[in-house]
Amino acid sequence: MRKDLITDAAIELVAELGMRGLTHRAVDRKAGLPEGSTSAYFRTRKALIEGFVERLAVQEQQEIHLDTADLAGSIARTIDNWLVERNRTLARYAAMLEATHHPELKSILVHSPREQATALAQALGHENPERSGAHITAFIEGLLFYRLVGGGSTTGPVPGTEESFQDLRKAVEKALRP
Amino acid sequence: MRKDLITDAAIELVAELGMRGLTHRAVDRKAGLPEGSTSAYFRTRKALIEGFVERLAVQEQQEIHLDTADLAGSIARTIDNWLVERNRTLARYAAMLEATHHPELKSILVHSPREQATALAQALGHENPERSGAHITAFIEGLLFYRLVGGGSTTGPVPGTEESFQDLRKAVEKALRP
DNA sequence: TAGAGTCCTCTACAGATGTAGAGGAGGCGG
DNA sequence: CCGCCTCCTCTACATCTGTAGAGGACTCTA
Repeated sequence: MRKDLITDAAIELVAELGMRGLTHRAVDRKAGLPEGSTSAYFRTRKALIEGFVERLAVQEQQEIHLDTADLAGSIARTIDNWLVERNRTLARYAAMLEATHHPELKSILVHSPREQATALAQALGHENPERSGAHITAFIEGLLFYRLVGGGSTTGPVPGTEESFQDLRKAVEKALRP
Repeated sequence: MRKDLITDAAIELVAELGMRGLTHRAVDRKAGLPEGSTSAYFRTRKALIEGFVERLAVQEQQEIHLDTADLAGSIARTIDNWLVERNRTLARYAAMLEATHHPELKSILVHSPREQATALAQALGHENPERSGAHITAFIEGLLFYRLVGGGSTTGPVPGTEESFQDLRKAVEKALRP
């Protein structure tokens, strides 16, 4: 579908050049479409942003597979996947910052809803499940951010390798401890 | 000094509108200076970005005061301050994303150097200090990010309050556990 | 085969943006 | 007092950007 072609190109662009690189014409070029195509599907820039953010959400949601038998392992696997899908994840961070001045984006972008995190903390035997759920979410998001754009992006293990996975698993285990 | 006036205005702008809002003329307006001023001090946009990022680093570095007698408390206090200084911290995140396609910014932006984190983990009796130091850094950065732009920005306690501080302290204590 | 509707491409245009340089105001050394 | 230098303001211009609409190609229905 032509719309997906466009939103995918938009995601690439945002990852490579930042939000500033997201212009109708740049998307046309990136997608190899004639000039005006993006503008026809998303007349305003705001619409274009919403379009690519929705696409992002769909793509990322599909990649979450939690296994209650090996919770830390499956979370670590998910994080490692997001590190491998570097561009998608970078675009998501750009979108999260954008959501600061564009609140309707927010709802689309949150990975782990609060209730889910609370239930998880409860199942793990945490004292104050609501608060602990938030902390766990923060820790796990932190791992991703640290490895993608923080200090760990230059010094950490290469994403997609066994070493990377094991490192993440250790960290997630710690994050989940009551 | 005129240069600081300009970089401060740039920081505000980036926080409020994102990197896209950072233009020479917009900075002029924000700083209340005549058109062309920003362009005179920072001829290229790249120079302007480097200028405001350097200023950011100076300002933020001054706000870190660690107290070894109450480590978790002093870290929590620092994070809470950064949440209160919302604009500065938002601008820093925008700059970190920018550093992805502009690597010379990276060195200016990292809060806690790796060696420092390793030493900390060692002092706390962690098994693998280098790895644990990285995890601690990631967890703590995660708390900040989560509360500033993640799920915790809407549901968490109000920054600057005692409740916020206590919540962060609890979390930091967990993050520091061996 | 004719007509209607949809999808796509092209062109237009006002305004914003990056960058450059000319020149004035004011201070300072002689 | 004169010339010089620094700091600042203004103007210029090629390019890019957001947004709009005209019209062509293609498809489906009757």
